[in-house]
Amino acid sequence: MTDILIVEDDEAISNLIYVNLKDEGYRCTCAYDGEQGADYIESQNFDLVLLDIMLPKINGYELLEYIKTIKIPVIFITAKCDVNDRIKGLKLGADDYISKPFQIGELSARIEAVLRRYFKVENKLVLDDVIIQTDSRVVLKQGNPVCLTVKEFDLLVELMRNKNISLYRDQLYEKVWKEPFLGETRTLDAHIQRLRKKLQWEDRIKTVFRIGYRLEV
Amino acid sequence: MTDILIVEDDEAISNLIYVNLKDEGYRCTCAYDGEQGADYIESQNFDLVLLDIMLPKINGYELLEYIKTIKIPVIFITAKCDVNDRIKGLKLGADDYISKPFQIGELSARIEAVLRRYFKVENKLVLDDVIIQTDSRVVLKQGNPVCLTVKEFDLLVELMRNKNISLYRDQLYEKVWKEPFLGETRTLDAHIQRLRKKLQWEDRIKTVFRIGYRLEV
DNA sequence: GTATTTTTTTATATTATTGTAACATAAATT
DNA sequence: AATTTATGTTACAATAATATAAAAAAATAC
Repeated sequence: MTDILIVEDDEAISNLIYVNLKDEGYRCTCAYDGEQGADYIESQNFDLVLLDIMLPKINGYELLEYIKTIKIPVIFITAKCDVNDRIKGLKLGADDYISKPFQIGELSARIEAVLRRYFKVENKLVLDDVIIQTDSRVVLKQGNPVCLTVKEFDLLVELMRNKNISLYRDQLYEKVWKEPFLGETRTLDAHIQRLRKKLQWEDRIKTVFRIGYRLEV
Repeated sequence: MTDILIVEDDEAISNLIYVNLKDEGYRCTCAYDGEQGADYIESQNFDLVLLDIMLPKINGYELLEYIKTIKIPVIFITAKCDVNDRIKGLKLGADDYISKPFQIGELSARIEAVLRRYFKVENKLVLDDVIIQTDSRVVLKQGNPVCLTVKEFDLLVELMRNKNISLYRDQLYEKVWKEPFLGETRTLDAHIQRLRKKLQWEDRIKTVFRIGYRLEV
């Protein structure tokens, strides 16, 4: 769940954003001045801050400086159409800006873009002679395509994104199968075996006894 | 993928351009002085250069002269509104100019225009003995015309433009049919079969089970 | 208005994936 | 060493997904 902090003193705008982003599946918190915004940021982890410039108590620029020290992406909301304002914001480290009045659609597009940029999912995964293109779902071993099924592919990506990390059986299963792990079947094992065989990774994919599996580099 | 080099010393502006162009699907590189710009140009192929005039080390005019020798289109970015400056730039071979401050929308419109002028969209698609002329909608196999219907042709072009990429069933359908994919019919399958048959591409056009199709090279 | 071509749909066949059962093996515990 | 618990392995069946052919519908040409 993505947490967004909305720092905006105009209640109408704040509400509008809140309602719309909530509908799109974000969890939102509203702060109505800079001080309150700072308080929230200290007490809770957010994934993104929407920040108005003109704010009571602490203004947007000041708050921005503080936020950037803790590395949360920020989208500036500015009423001013002046290019200088935008530049000032970007100079201070904002990741994007949007000018009032704006379309909600535009805002959510920018939010998505910034989040993608920040927590950017790596598209190309490589480990010795195996290359994975996550977008085109192609797996190459020594340059030759390897034919993986959907489940095998998803499982492989999950392992590759967590090289050298022991993944718990249940968590791994739930991530790939997107359903609760009941743990009385050999489904996960079977898929691990198939992966090992197809990639000849019998000793790359380690079993961590009583825990799960680990892709060892 | 279109590569754009941004040569601009003001980091805020550079970032602003970078972020926006990236969102529009361009791959961007930033250089912060003329020398760095020249280095990049030497080491990598770009499709377009955005070039500020006032630059440290090597100024824009000098760099422009160098760029024009290797025939990359250039759009000048100038802070000065002076007509003489623009004329000087255009005389030296710039393809367009834009004055600061500018709207991002204006910049991207100019970029598109210049690129259109320079590289008209790829008209000829080739894969082993099959040649496609997208403008005349002619398909040749071993030099002999193959008779494709509209839908077949559009589908083929879509596959050819995405060689080696697994295209999702729904996305592929929506791109070619330009309507939402409801997924209860075998329309797409039927067309894939006819394409396979007509081009004898039974094993070129791969089925990616539970995903879609891929034209494998 | 009829003929022809193209496209979509329907019905059925075929195929691929995936989960599971059943048993084997390995590791930990007693 | 025996027992318990966890994972490996294999084959197979259920299911879901795709292929195929032929009919129906829609679009276009005559």
